[in-house]
Amino acid sequence: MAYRETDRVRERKQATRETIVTTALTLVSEGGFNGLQMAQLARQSGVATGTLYRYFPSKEELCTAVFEYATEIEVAQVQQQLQESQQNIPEAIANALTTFATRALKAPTTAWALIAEPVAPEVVAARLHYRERYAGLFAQAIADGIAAGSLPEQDSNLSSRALVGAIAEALIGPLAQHSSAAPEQAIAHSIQFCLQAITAKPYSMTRSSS
Amino acid sequence: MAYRETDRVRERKQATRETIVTTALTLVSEGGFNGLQMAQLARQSGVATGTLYRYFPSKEELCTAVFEYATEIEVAQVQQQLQESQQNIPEAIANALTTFATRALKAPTTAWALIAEPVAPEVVAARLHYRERYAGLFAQAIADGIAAGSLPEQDSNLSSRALVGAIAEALIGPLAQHSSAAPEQAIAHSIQFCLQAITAKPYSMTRSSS
DNA sequence: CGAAGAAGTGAATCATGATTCACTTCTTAG
DNA sequence: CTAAGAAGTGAATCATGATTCACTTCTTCG
Repeated sequence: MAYRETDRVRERKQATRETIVTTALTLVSEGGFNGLQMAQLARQSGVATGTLYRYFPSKEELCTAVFEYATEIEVAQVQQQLQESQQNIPEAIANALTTFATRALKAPTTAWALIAEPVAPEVVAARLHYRERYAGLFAQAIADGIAAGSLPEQDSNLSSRALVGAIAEALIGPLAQHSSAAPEQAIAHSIQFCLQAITAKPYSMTRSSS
Repeated sequence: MAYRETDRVRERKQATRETIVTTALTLVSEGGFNGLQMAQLARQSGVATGTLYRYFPSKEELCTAVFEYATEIEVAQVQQQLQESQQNIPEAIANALTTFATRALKAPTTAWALIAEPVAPEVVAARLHYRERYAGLFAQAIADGIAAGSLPEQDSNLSSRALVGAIAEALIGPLAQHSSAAPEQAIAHSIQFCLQAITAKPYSMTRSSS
């Protein structure tokens, strides 16, 4: 034999792979996973379409890789915010939500792609994993808050989901469209909304009907 | 001339058009607008593909019609709930949210398609209109509640959006996936979450950081 | 160098699915 | 009943975009 993969080559391939993934993420942030086209991705990545297939067996697997990459970034951001201000749980949650919302606002299509775009089964599986991690992060914070006495008794898992959901979806309207007023204000309001929800005493209905 | 459209024909065409739209909605509820295929739709509607084009100039316009049709149904449901129990605004909102959530739970893909699926520009325009109506409905209810003294002072428009968003998105997780526990419980919790948010006194942070 | 073994290329091929259109089958009114 | 005017049909055509592959260009190492 006369050829054996060397470090230099390994690094170059690694770099190419990263270029492909990050470029793909840029495209996803414009048109979602369904809008991602292999030819365009290849062009913008500076490689030939065939090369994409040297790195990923199919578009589906490429999408999964992009999904996981983007996901790691988002989760890390939120996790970092939650770890700061451990002393004041509500504040920590507020900061994490702000981070989450701000990032979503800046890249609404990306947020949507990660959260709800209908994609191939394989990618959905990755999303499931991602949501679990996310929910877990907030659930832990809420549980800590309850233990520390800074939050009232509640189902931390359900509140956690509602929290993320409230912020995520509540933002879609204000930004995706006419984005007339200041999105900043919308964020602040949504967070206020969430804090009230998790810090308030349960609301009891006078009477209920189905 | 020897042919002039008569009532009988007009009615039949009307019926066919409705069949196409309702059938299309069924398909959308399975795979979203992107999953809608003209050939399949024609087959299930009992007409030829060419016929679809006698009724709609393009798939895009067909989708818009489907969107508006589905939208009317959803808005009407929520509106009805809000009009009952005018006396007790929080309860009315809770009921409306329950309706919204329950329906979304039963048809998650439809809900997603109406709310966030990336679709053609024309359809997006219809969605914008729809969201406005929706938000307006809740905003009015909240404003009424403030006026009646049953809700504290707040920006009814922003709360309205957060409300719908919290329910809509918070539900996606629990149902789209492992749907382990009772989705009923998730709904109840989310609504409780929302009621606390709009009925509670604003939460004030000890100190804030960016 | 030179051969072996990859990695890279991009035009050609395939698959999918929207749209068209020449033709057939009603409907209507005289 | 018949001609005019639609409505309905579905195979053929087009457009789009993923995937393949025969070929070219590195890389490595004896």
